[in-house]
This record gives sequence, C-alpha cells and structure tokens, in this order.
Amino acid sequence: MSATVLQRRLGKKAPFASPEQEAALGLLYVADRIENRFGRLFREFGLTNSQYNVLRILRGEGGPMPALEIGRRMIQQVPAITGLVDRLDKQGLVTRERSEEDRRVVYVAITAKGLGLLDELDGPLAEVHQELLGGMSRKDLATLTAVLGRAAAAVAAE
Amino acid sequence: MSATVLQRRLGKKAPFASPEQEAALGLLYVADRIENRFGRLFREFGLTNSQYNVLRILRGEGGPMPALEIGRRMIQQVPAITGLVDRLDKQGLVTRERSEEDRRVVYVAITAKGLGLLDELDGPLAEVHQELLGGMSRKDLATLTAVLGRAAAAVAAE
DNA sequence: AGACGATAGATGATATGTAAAGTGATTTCG
DNA sequence: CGAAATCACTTTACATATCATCTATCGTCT
Repeated sequence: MSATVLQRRLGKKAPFASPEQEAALGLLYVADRIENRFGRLFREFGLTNSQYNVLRILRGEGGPMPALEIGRRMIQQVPAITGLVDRLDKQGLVTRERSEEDRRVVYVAITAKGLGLLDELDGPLAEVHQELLGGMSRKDLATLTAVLGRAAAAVAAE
Repeated sequence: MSATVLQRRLGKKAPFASPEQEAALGLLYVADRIENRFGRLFREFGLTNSQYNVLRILRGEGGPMPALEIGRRMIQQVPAITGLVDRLDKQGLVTRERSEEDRRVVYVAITAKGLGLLDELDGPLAEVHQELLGGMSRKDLATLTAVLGRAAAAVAAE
C-alpha cells in the first residue's frame, strides 16, 4: 500500500527494477518533501536551507571554522561556500577572517546576531519536524533512524 | 554506532532534539549523497537530475503529457518546468506542442532520441544503485522501503 | 634557494529552484 | 452575455550547486 503511494507519486507504472532502486527513490521523494517544507520556514526568517545549515554547523562548532571544513560537513562543493558565506556575511550573521598562521585559510564564525536568529528558529523548527514526521510511530522512527545509519555508511563508502 | 556516524557527518555535537529530527536529518543526508552520485552519472550523458526525471516520467507515461502534470509528479514549482523543457527541447530529447482543444496547455512528449538516451542509461543507473545501497542487506532494504512508505504518507499529509 | 605539487579559496559559466508578476485562454456566474 | 475568477504557462529576479579554471600559499624535496 505504501509502495503504491510512492509508485504513483513517482509516476512509475512499471515495478521497480531492484529493491535498491525502490529504496533510493523513496528516500529521494521523502527528503525532497522535507527539504521543501523547511525551505518555506527558513525563508520566513530570511534564510535558505543552505544558509541555515551553515549557521547550524557554526553554532555546533562553537568557534571559528575554516570555510572548507564547513563545506565538508555539508557535503558540498567548495565554490558554493564562497558565495554562501558572502551573503551571510552581508547579512551580518557570520564574520570572515583570514588566518595568520596559514594565510590561505579563511575562518568563518557565527555572530551574536546569527546565534539569535538560530535561537528564534529552534522553536518553529521543532514544530515543523513534528508536523512532518510526528505522525509516525516511535518504533518506525527508531527503525528509520537505525536503517538510515546503515544506509549512510553504505553511501559514504565511496 | 550508526547514529554516531550521522552525528559526526552532520557536525552535531549535542544530541538530537527529537527522534523526528534525527530521522529527518539522516534522511536528508543520505538523500543528498544519492542525488549527488546520480548527478555525476547523468552529467556523463549530458543530463542533470531534473532532466533525467522529466524524461523518466515521460517514458513511464508513454505519450504526450501537459507540462504542469510533469511538474506535479516531480513535486516542483511550475516556473522551473518551462526552462527545463526548453533545454530538453533544444537537445532534441522532447517535443512541445500546444493543445488544440485547450490552447493554454502545452503537451510535452519524449522523442526517439530521448528514449534511446534513457535506454543507454538504464544499465549504468542500475550499477550505481547497487554501488550505493547494494551494501545493505535485503532485510534492511525491505524495512527501509516499508518505513519510507509510511514516511511518505506522513509528509504528504500537509 | 628553487621548483613542484598540494591546499584553500575565489571566479565565471550553466542549470535549477523559488517567489512574484504577467499573459492569454477558458470557465463560471450574476 | 459579459465581467471576474481560474488556469496553464512564461518571464524575471535571486540564491544555489556543479564544473572548470585561476590565484595565493604552503610544504617538500632536491
């Protein structure tokens, strides 16, 4: 029944070619929905998904961080980081500072304003999380997380 | 252990705020990896993820399809479709035709060249699917698909 | 030293996603 | 039957992702 929902959503008429394909497409579909919903929330606060992720990582780090390290955490290409940090800087949410020891490195740090924005977002964010997956049982969520952990290991093994 | 992998990847030092958040972030992470890997494959064939999806949907449909319907299947905004179809048209992979009955509607259909390209892709695509999630057990894949089905129902219930 | 290779970022071009506004065409309703 | 709402796109503007290329540093090995 669930598979049928996905098949319809994905515009598939033929059955899936393999269990891997079915799982992967389902994953992409659900992730797309989630990302989409969050995008709407972030936009209300003047942020995009990527910008929020940068800020979240910086808050978690607790201090200045090289730009490339942020990119690594986000699984993203280097060139994207430059412009991303550019705009966050322009909004006064992060600062940029070239390292003294290694002048190639640019340290990025979240500002008080950035931290404040994140704090404002924490509540609404938790609400959206509930709205999205709150309908699932505790057990399903635990299962999903566990299996995703193994999936993450599988896809990371490139 | 798996959760630890994800926490590290996501740059999280604090525990997740809720099971929903943990599952959602894991989902986004794995989906991002998958999308990324497919992007590389499609690029080898001169396509992007979105372009491939349009072609796949059109092949599944088996005939001409209104542009908006394609957008609905892809869960995407309307404006994106226009440019997307523009480029596919330019590459000769789809055709565009305004409907006679309702002149607002634009029918999009995949061409023989488009079908050929998809056929070429089927093999490599299956390989990448194996490469990505092939390391998971049958059981995990089945579980993942089943739970994703329920997750899809949850996130679609907006 | 001095050259080479690796690193950290920045830049430019193309494709896409999203919001907002615009354009015909079609339906609906008073 | 004609104005208003609706519909199916299209256009424009902005943020981002990816690739390719370039610049500035750093390290290292002669």
